[in-house]
Amino acid sequence: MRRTRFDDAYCPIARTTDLLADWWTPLVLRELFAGRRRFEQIVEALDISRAVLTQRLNRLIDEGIVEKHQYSERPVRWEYRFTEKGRALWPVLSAMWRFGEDWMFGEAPSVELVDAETGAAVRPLVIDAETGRPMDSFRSRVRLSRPTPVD
Amino acid sequence: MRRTRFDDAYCPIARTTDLLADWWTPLVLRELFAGRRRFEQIVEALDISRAVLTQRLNRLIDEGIVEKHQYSERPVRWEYRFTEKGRALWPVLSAMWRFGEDWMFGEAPSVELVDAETGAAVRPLVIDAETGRPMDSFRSRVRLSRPTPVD
DNA sequence: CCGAGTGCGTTCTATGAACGAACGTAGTCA
DNA sequence: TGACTACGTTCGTTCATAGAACGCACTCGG
Repeated sequence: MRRTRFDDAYCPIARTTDLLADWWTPLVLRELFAGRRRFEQIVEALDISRAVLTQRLNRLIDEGIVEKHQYSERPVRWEYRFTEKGRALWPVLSAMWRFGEDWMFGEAPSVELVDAETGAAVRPLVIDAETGRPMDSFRSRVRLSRPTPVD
Repeated sequence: MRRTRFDDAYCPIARTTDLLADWWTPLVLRELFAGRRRFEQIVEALDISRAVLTQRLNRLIDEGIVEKHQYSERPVRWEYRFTEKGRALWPVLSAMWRFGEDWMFGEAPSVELVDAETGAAVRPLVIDAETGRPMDSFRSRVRLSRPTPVD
């Protein structure tokens, strides 16, 4: 069966899930954030099936996350660049990085987040912009304002 | 073919992806964060296949995200509660909520994040804990310190 | 004591999706 | 001319998902 789509749900978490909570997509985004913009670079870095990468990139294009940009006339060559919307996913990937770093490792991970200029380590933290307090599942919660399931 | 596993990757994003970037898992977590702790409640709220919910909850138990807690002797009844590690996923879900809210909606979403006590709206923001600056894909980036692909 | 209801899964079948390898294509370079 | 590069597409096998039906232990009302 085809999987259930969440892209029309009335919940931001559901729509974001529909977009990036599938196999490979977050890692494709990681590669793009790491500066790899070409198809073959990503295939090589991730050891991903070309068919799957094609499908994922097309999905990201359809959603307005990346766009195809021609960087060579002859031969015709394209690279994939983030749109503004795509760059807005960086905080989400960052939060995933932080969780993984804090809870999924004993040893030190080999993928780090660093300041682009100084090279200093960066530690993502999710706060409430109103109060400045770190997000805490005891202090904040999901409220469903419509009775709709999923949505 | 079975899908490629990322749980032994040396990248925090990859390990977190392995954990929650699959179909349904983020929505199951959303329901748990919204206060639904029982199997039947989640089935009803999400309209999810029982088989899939069973598989997802068992995975979350194996990973130490939730634990099964008996709340009734006769009849034997269980509910699913977050561990400390599970509550640490709240910032990740929050960041997903914020992205969805900012970029995936024209109208207002029906799922909101509120302060548990005051009921005031909460706006998650991902910052660098060192500098206090919002995470920005121009100012920070992924650095791969080992040559390993994926990992 | 019987039959319906509840809560929580398991089993079953079909249909998709993912994987990996091979193939195609358009151009470059020696 | 033949090898190589960068990007995909096609194909067959295997796995996951959806949805419905079934199972089971217990409770409750009559």
